[in-house]
Amino acid sequence: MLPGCYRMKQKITLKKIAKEFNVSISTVSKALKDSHEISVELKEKIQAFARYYHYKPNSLALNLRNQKTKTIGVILPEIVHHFFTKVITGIEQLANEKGYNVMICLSNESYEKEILNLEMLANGVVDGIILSISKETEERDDYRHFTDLIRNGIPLVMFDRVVDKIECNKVIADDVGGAFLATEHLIQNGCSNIVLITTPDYVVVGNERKLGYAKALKEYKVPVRKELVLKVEHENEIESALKNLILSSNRPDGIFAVNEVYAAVAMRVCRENGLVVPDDVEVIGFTDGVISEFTTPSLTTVAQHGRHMGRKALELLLDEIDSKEPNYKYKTALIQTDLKIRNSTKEVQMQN
Amino acid sequence: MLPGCYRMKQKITLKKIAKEFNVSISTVSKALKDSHEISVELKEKIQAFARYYHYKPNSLALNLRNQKTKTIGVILPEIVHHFFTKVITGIEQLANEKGYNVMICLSNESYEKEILNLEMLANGVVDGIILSISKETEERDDYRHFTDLIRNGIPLVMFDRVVDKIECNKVIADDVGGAFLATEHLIQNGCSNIVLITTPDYVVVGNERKLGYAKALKEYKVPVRKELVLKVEHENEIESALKNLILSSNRPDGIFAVNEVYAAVAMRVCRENGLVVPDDVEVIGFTDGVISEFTTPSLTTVAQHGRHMGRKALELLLDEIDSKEPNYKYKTALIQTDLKIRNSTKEVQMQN
DNA sequence: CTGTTAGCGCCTTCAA
DNA sequence: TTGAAGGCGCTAACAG
Repeated sequence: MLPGCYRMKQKITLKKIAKEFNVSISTVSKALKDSHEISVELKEKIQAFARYYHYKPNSLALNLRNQKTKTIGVILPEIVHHFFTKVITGIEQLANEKGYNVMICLSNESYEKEILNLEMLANGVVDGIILSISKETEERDDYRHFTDLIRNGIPLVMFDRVVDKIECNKVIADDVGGAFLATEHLIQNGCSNIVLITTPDYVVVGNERKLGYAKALKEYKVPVRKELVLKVEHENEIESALKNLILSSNRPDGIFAVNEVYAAVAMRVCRENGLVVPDDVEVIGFTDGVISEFTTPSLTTVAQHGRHMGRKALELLLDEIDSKEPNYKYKTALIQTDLKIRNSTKEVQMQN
Repeated sequence: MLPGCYRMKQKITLKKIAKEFNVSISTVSKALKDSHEISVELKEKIQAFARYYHYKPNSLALNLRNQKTKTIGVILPEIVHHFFTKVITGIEQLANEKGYNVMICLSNESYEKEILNLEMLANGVVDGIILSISKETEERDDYRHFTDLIRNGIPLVMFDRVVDKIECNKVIADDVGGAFLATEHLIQNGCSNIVLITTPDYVVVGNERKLGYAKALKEYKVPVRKELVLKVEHENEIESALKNLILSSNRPDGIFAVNEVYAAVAMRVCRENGLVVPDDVEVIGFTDGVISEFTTPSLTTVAQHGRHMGRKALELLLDEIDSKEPNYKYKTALIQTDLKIRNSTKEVQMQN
């Protein structure tokens, strides 16, 4: 036998089966597909043999022949992030139901790496791509790699962080609506000095959430105070900024943060400065995260439904892949957000 | 031109280039590899042309020809878990440096799905596999799918949750050592009634951590009290069990939990029953998670260094893939764990 | 009913 | 210096 045979079972191919039965390769191929062109007798023998040796068509050969891989690529800015893992879970779930594999790449928020990932995947490796753009790309505002991809005929779905000017399927959370809900809740609980802790301007989702905040203030005729809007790049900038506000004459009685960590840090800063949450100041975060449940008090948040977003993204992608339409119409799915009330706001509805 | 051309750029192949220059495909192939067999003149023309049209060899064809894909598969029990995302980050990082792609599959802790994933990946899709086995597989204690895989010559590296009897490369955290450190720390801080909150027996890492706990007690001659060992399947079982202990005559003054959530819940239960952490009772968790930083007080934990584990796992895998050795020797890498002291234990060394 | 041929895209002898 | 042939594994159209 072949060398190394005791260490490794050779994979069985059509060719080998053909040799075994002294028939042609195509006969075997047909037999295994239970073609009516082949005699029942021969089919049964071949099928039994194949089953016995666990014959499986070689994926690589099929990929080449069919020019598709039944694999979809997912490019994420990072993965150590509860929201993204939820999205992946959603994608994976549906992919599984549909017989697709999932290939995950991380851009690490880098423009360069995003391009590299894209090029790698575009080279026949996947049938379509789902992605959330990196911060650096948002900042550079340069999206040629996406238009190139689309021009090459590779289906692309953007989620969460999307680009308006790119024409493709999109899935976004209702950021404006969620932020509105949160701010509204604070207002209805009696807050009138509501701090917004958000990201720098180039981060689109941060801006959307700011819009919702502003909309709620306006709708409820709460005076807008510019100094209450804190734009921070990193959570360690929150402490000093927030402390100033707390020590000011007109101290905040509500805080809405555009993500979970900002909110958790804000709560800590409040506590360290003698404020009790939610009695003196109420706090709401925006997230799909896990921290919120374990802070003290547990944090009221706007839930994003990441898993749902993932499923929807893949649904749109498969829709496009399967579509033979000459002029396919792109869609943008808006995923509802809603308030998950915990103990950092006064209207306590659940214990823990 | 071809139909649909304005919608999609045709991909350029060796064949097309060959036609363009009226030479053979193999000439083009060689020219692009800068072979000395081809005239400088022709090479330059072909190379310029290829560059202009962004020629990239088709991955699918290369995969088939080389019988390898430069892709490695990762099978995880779940992904909504900080530790696993850290591991992925580590794998992805090194993969990137080495020019490999990463394909991620989730077993969702299911034996069946683990097998499905394995079969899918084994079919030529990846050059090797990194995996952490599902709980269900641990429970069933059935590992034939792994031995089959190995017999088929597909390199496999197990990490974190590994199986002793399977011969392959492994990466494990020093669970015993970490648990020892944690327990030792509690003892040195003066605790003598130390609760262990752990998982059911079939979970290997839980057992390992229990071993470390027992070892520390023994070494420091702290009397072992069986009733202090709480085995829970789910965190919601912690409340009643722990409450009983707290209300008993000999109440706990230390808690070591084998994961982050158990520890966070334990702290909450303590607080709700009038105990102050760390004054009345000190708590340590085991994890690589993110919750610990945001609990009140922040949680002292045993850090697992997931990213390091991921890197190491891939390192071993590539080592095996590249190895031509007739009798390759499997290794087991032990990744150090260490104590990250926060505020749930008395010996406060950092603020926050 | 079975086999031959061609092709997916690339690479690697070997021959001219 | 160039090209032809064969093969990776599979499928499908077309012959016999």
